[in-house]
Amino acid sequence: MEDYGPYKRANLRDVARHANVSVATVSRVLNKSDRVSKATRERVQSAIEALGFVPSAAARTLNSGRSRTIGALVPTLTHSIFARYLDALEEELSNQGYALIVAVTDGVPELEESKAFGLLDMGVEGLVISGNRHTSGFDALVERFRVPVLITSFFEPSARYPTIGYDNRAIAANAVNFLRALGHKTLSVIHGPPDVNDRISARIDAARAAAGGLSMNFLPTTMDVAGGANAVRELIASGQRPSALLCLSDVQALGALFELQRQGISVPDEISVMGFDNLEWSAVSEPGITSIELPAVEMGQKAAASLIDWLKTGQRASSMALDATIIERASTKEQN
Amino acid sequence: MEDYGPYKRANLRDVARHANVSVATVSRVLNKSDRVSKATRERVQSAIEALGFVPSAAARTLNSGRSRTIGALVPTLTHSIFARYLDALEEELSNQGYALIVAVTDGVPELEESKAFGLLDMGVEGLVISGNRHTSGFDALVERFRVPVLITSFFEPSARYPTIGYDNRAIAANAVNFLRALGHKTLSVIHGPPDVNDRISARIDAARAAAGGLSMNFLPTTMDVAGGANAVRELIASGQRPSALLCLSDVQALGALFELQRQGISVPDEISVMGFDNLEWSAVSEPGITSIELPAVEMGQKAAASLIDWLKTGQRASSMALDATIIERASTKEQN
DNA sequence: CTACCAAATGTAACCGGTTACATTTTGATA
DNA sequence: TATCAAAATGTAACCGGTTACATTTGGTAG
Repeated sequence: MEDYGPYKRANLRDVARHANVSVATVSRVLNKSDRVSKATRERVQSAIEALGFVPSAAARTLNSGRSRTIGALVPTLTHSIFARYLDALEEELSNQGYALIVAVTDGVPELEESKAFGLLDMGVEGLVISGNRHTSGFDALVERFRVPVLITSFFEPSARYPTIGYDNRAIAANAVNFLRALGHKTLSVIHGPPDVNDRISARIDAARAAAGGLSMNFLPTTMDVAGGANAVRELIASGQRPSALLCLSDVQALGALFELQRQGISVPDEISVMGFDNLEWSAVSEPGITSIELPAVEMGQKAAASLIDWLKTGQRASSMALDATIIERASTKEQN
Repeated sequence: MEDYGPYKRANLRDVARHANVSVATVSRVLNKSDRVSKATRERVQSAIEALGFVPSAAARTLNSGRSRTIGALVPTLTHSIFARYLDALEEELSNQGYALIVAVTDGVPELEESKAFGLLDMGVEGLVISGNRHTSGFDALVERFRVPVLITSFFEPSARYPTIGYDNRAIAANAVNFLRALGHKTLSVIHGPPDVNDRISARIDAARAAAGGLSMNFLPTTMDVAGGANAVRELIASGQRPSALLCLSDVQALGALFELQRQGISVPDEISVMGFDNLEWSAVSEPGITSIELPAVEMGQKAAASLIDWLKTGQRASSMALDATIIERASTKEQN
């Protein structure tokens, strides 16, 4: 390991020569396929051992035409919802003998296109993408490479590619209805930048559409804990006091909770707070945050399974809707 | 995209035939290297266009011997410290034309070995690994594939492979000394399972070694928000009341903070709380959590740069220590 | 002892690019 | 118009495996 430097890896022909057999025989030993006599097999094995032979992935890929890699494009890794999803995706792919190449797009469609090109150029057999805002160049790329593409994080059967995810619109509407059912009349919605992420904009639109009868206002902010805190600070500073706060992400809900606490406003007595994503701390915070459990792990598994199936059978995968569940905790209460 | 099914991708010879030139000429056009007459170049370009030609990554890799991929092994993706690190690693590698293949080991050395094999077998040119507990099989693997390996997350110049990271021992000692300097005499240390992760065990050992004069006890728990909360619950239930709590991870500090709050114990007036990792919420929580900033992003960048340099020059990378800084916030205060 | 079949092994083409070297074309100069 | 270097293009080997097909070997039945 010290200096692994200039050194020529032994190849199959070297092994063959060393073992006094033909390349075909060595290949057969490697693929434990055909019958090779025990004596020969052992001779080959020891030649492999002696030369430290390691088969070349590229050569194998070249004539099988299969690279056994899948590319994933995600906006970021630092959101635990994506991390959980990727974790599951990787695990399932790995079980099936595929490796996962990850590329981060920062939610920028142009970056997505160029990273997608990089992945395809690298020879991935398929792509899994979070988000649905693509450049036309991206579509052209897919067209050209003729590779299966799966979209995750939202469900939309009419999309250009099969989608596996939850119905962000329905879920956001459910959340609004949940608060309405509790008797809330004035609602502030804290959300991240809608132009970066179509999941976010779907949630916003649906919340707005479900507003019927409620007084609802929207507070755009950044997609992090500090964002939630800032939004609340501005809200309170502006003198408004909604009876409930709907945060379209739990990170923001956490920040909101902290800020309300800092301002001495009691949750849920004075304001109810509801989050989205059911991140791990939401169950443990004081008070626990009512949230919506998104099946990130299931999504990763399903995506992996669908894509591999697509590759195996050549049959386009079909879209799949996953259920989300409202988890009621202490941060919301009835209002009358 | 509908049925991308049975379809033979055009290859370089097809293009050559279609454009009435030789394969060498096509290759030259592709690599924009040598001079090709404008007329010919255009003819080739349009043949490429017409046939939807896409060069094969495998073939290119085969004769260049370079796959342009790097493998990363991490215990998990769901810890934001790893996510930040990977994010940076990916970005830097991508800038240099390398793709990142991620494999998750769950902190299990045997899994690490088998995933490492998978990556090497896939043809990665180098490995970046978080953690330092390897099987001997892993070392043998590296020996055999003769591939550069870099260890991150801790600094240890005498390790078998170059390490890039922070000195967990020194940092933990600093944390203890910081609390001692504030006048704390009784200290409880909340930490994750030491057997899964050598960074954790290094921190524990160093804290213990730095205890001199302090009354210190250790509370093992799980590595998540709930773990911090549970540890505090048990601590308080057992009737102990240290003046300060050192959590060897911010996720645990957050859980501890919530639980203390739930129990009506004021931070920092009754108990000071100190964390580790400076996660994003630590600045925003109420009170803000005193923590230690670990340079995860810098670590990712440095690791990428070192590895690529190693690949380019053939010169083994050297270990590198990164600085960590204590960020003092409202969760700790002087004790007398 | 020969014929014959199965098992074992070998030969060579092929996957799809790159590239050293050979050959042809172009165009400028004498 | 002959000459020659530079530019353009072509030929074929090579990277390291896999595999269809050919050949050799071994054992058994006739």
